[in-house]
Amino acid sequence: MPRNHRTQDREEKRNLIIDAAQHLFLRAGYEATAMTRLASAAGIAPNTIYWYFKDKDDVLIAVLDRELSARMADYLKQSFDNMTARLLWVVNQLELVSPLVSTVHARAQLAPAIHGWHEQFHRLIEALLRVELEAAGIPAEHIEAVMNIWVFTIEGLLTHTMTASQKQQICQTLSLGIPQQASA
Amino acid sequence: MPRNHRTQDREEKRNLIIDAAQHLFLRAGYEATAMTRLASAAGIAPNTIYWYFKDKDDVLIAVLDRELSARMADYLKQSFDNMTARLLWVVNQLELVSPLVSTVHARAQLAPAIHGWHEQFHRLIEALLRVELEAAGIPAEHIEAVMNIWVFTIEGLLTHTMTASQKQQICQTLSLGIPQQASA
DNA sequence: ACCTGAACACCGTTCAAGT
DNA sequence: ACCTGAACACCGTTCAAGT
Repeated sequence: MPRNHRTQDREEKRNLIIDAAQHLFLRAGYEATAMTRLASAAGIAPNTIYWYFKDKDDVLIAVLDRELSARMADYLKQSFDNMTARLLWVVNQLELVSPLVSTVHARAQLAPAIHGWHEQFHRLIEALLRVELEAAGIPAEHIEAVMNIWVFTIEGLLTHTMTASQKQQICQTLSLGIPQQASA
Repeated sequence: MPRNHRTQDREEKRNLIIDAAQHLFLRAGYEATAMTRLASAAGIAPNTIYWYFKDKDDVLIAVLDRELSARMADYLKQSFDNMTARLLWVVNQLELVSPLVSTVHARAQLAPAIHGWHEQFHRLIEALLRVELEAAGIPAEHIEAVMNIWVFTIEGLLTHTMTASQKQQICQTLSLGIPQQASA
């Protein structure tokens, strides 16, 4: 039982650091958040962070992983009337962490750990999306391309400021399918 | 004439720094390129850069502006058979500077100057795209949303590694219009 | 095992001084 | 006007030392 108690404490303290990191990363930005700033927000010495995390990128991954788990749990509980509603829900959820999207893309070029997380994240999103697109009757030979367009559009909605009505319009257009070119 | 000669020299030297910066930003990345490294590549003292540029972001903007002008000049010279060909050409051109796309998105959150450049860039791309979509017969009420989807897809193609056939598929699907849902 | 004060190497930028 | 050597404030991370 002492073993168990110890790891429990450790997990709790680790979570406190992740709390502080998430708050600061979202308000001030990842790069703009100094490790000393994060440490003082968590009430510890700067170097203590390195007993819980490998480096700064490892803290970011912890924030991302925890948030992803929570959002995934929420997602699986929902039921949606149509694809537009489903898409809008996902975008609105992800919007809470939208500042981190660009951060992940930028750091994935330099940090292999972030690169790996980003790839795994895409595999997850694409698997979920593929199921829905198949169910919606998209022909097999188009699934791959359509799925990519959806993913890119979700990312675009997150990385660019859009009004609610713009988001609505875009999600709807994507769900209905882009009209054929000058044929009708 | 001395006046002219002087500004000519200045412009030339400034361009040499931009050359070095573009090379390093694309190979090593913006953040990973130290000002000292850039200075030594350009054969000057680190602080000399600051006589030609306000700060590091200002160097980035100079690289972006120069490359954008060159690509725009190329674009206007081209003629395309269809939208797929046009889209593929643009993506392939932009791919040469694709590492900078994520950099711009990330820094736009922190640096107002980069934010401004990014917005102006989007206005330009969207104006060009709008003309083509109108000519292709997309109904007016869908133009805005379709345009955003195209822009987001272009950005997605640049920020994620894709095979040539994936790119081809995606550009084609986007040009033909996304198939209706389970109706036919 | 857990935590720290002090230090390290590095960064973008500035400043006083030169021509 | 143009350029520099030296310094500044700051950064992520490490290390020796404590409990």
